[in-house]
Amino acid sequence: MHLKSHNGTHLTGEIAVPRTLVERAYLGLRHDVVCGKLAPGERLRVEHLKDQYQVGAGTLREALSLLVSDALVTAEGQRGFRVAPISLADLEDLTNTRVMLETEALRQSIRHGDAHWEAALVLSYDLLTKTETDLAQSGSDLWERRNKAFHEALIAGFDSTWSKYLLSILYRHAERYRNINWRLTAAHASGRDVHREHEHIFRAAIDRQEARAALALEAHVRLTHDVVKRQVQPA
Amino acid sequence: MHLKSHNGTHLTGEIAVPRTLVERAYLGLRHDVVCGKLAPGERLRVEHLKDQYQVGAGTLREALSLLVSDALVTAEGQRGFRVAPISLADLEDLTNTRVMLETEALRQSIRHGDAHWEAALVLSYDLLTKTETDLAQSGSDLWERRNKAFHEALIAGFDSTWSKYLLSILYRHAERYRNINWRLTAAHASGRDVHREHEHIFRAAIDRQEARAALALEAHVRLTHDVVKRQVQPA
DNA sequence: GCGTTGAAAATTCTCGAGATATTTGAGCGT
DNA sequence: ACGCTCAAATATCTCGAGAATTTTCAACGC
Repeated sequence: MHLKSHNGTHLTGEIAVPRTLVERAYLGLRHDVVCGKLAPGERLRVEHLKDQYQVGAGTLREALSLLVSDALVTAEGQRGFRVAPISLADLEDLTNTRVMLETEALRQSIRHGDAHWEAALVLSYDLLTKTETDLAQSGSDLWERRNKAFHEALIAGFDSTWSKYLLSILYRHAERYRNINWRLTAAHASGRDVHREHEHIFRAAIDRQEARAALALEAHVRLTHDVVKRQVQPA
Repeated sequence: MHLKSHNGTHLTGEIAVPRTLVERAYLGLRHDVVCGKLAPGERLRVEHLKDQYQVGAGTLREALSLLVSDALVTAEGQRGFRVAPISLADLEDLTNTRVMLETEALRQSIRHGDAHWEAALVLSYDLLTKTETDLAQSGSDLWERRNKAFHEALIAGFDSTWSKYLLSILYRHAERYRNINWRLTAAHASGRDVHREHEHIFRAAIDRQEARAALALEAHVRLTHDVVKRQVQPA
């Protein structure tokens, strides 16, 4: 019996370690789209990018195709690929849809989560808290990864592969909106205390208060949209 | 000003008319997976399929990559592509997730739908009804297309591109479960009256009764799962 | 008989070049 | 100055062949 890691990409989209050039290019492109290095609406010329990512044209096209159904890249007929555009309306829609799915997932998770779920949640919360206090290594994307891990740990008690798959897509887009353009003024400059928001969600979840946890999560998710909206359309 | 149709594939996944061989192969493969011609779990050997669909190897790989994020095909490291597996647990999860999203979309649609939405809904309902009575052309997939059109018309009043995009993915999988294997005994052999179910949803929607319409839709969506479950695990 | 080894076969993965389509912009006429 | 035409340039789309990996299976030893 082989003990191979069995990358298991079915309905997760997550690739643990890239085994092919296509996967490496896919991860690289996705990262650059999410972090904003590749700007929304920007054309993705295969002939240019194949040198940047050091792969052949066909390989790069395949990686781009993987990103199309993630809705991070659009493909149009005979006119090549583009980074998916952004808009306030899209962010609003994204936020609403995510709230709908994620709050329900959290309620279910609280209802059915066992001791193991609770322990993992505490762990991910502590790791995130530690990262938030240590502002030293804020340069890396360590906080982003632990924030994602915390959100995943919240709904880990809900046994729904489909919900988690759809949420992983939505979360990635929300991540992109956080990183784009208005990042400078977004987070703490707007008087927002992200850590306190996380703390509220965390406490309510541990206390098994479904409704309160769901409301705290909803407020948390919606705040990103509100901050951006205030940026674009000052009251 | 050009009046080109502008295929607009962003967040819809729908390709009106295939403009490239990749798109044609993608549509062909997707159809064959959904209708069950390509069985769940079956290996998709590029060398074999490129002759079947009359395209080059690279082109076919690209089409398969587009299907991966639709979760209709899985790709594993250095071991090729496979048709996504099926299971009763997956169908149950799929059904629950779809109910959550689609009932909420229907409630919003009823709340905000205007006269144009109502007219389009009536039209799609009449077309579907007509197709259901004319059993002559049941051989084609005309009913499938009109059933899909009816479900889309129901939620067309809800202005959420993301919800519709996610639902289109879920609907396609539900469609596959309907077509696979147990199709012989599924629909009318189980004493199920699909037309009556549609009628209930339709009437409640036109009467603007959100809660009743949502419940009817939930019952409708869940019945496919229940029928299959009874097939697999007879009470 | 059973598990291991190792080479052959099959398949995936990758690349570069040619065919097809779109975009550009210079030239021309009004 | 404006708009149209058309050819050059640019980029996409497609294919077939070669390199790398996995799978198969026959031969061998215990």
